[in-house]
Amino acid sequence: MKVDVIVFECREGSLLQTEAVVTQKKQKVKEQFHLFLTKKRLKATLQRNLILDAFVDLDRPTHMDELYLVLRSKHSHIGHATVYRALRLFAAAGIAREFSLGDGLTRYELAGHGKRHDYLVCSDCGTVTEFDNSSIEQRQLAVARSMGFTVEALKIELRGVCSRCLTQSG
Amino acid sequence: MKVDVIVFECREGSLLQTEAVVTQKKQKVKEQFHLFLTKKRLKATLQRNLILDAFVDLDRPTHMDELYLVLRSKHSHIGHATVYRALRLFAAAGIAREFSLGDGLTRYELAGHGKRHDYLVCSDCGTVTEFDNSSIEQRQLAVARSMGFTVEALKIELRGVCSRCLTQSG
DNA sequence: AAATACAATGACATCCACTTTCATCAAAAA
DNA sequence: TTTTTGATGAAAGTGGATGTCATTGTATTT
Ligand SMILES: [Mn+2]
Ligand SMILES: [Mn+2]
Ligand SMILES: [Zn+2]
Ligand SMILES: [Zn+2]
Repeated sequence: MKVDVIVFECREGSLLQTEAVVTQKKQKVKEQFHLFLTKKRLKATLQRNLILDAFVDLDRPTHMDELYLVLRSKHSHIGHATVYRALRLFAAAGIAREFSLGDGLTRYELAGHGKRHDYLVCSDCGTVTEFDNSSIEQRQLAVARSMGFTVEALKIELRGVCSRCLTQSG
Repeated sequence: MKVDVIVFECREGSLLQTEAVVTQKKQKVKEQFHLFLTKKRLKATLQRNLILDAFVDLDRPTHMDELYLVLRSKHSHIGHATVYRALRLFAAAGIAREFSLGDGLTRYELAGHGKRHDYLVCSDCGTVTEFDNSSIEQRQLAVARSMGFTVEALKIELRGVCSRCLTQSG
């Protein structure tokens, strides 16, 4: 059987992004957040700005503890409850998306790339990388439809060893 | 671009299984478990047998609390710690596979169907249905390879509304 | 600028799924 | 049957996440 397929559309995150693009994206996200704060009569605090900076600067899926460590190392006294609350707030503001992998941690990533979320999770170093391949989605939807299932969100989670860990151990 | 693909291979779990097949599978699993117990010098207790029966009878991905409720309604007097321990033991014995969906619960399913695990999760009733489509795997592996990632396990998680919930609400 | 209103912070307590502890029980061995 | 040793279950503990509340900080009003 032969069918039309779309050539893989992979993106490798920050590797393909220029300094200028990153700075611009960061500025846009911060504007969106402050617009949200104003609209909801919430307050722009030092902590929220620091946490948002750390989150956007990292530029990959992360979780509370990772941000907490970054923040404590560079700046000073931020409570962990504040980081938890800030991340939930980012999700409420629509600038972050909350998701989960098998471990007990609640993860967040910058939002705004649709209902399809495809992750490569390194079982060695734990790093989460996103990829994007729209041709797989068609198959997923077809299978679901054949079972009478109406799909709202699609997630792929591939576990293995990332290129960095492969070269280090081999 | 044209490529070879394999026609969808969907299975709908127990719907396609006869009474005899189910009974035979159950017997095989119980034998495998008792072989494991003997080999490891562990003990075959009433509780472990009851929990294994409930697990195999249910014949779909489940978690501790669901089994606990079934067991308490029919037999009573089983501790929840015992159910947790039994499920971990089933996984150690190779008759169950432990996995996780976004909620905080640790889930288990009968093992022995490879490293690819594809789930339909109903956001309405919470029911988890498995499907199996090998053609998607090729794409996943190709994407991973293009990013220098060595895949060990593949998981697809589609959230939406199952056919039962669709007909009930529509 | 100062006062006022009220959201945010952070130390601490609580929640929840899950695990561990330990006195007691029971399955397998002797 | 007696002994050995793993299993059970009630209760305590664990860890990530959230709630509480006195205090602090932000933004608005005067
Ligand atoms: Mn995503
Ligand atoms: Mn599976
Ligand atoms: Zn790695
Ligand atoms: Zn449903």
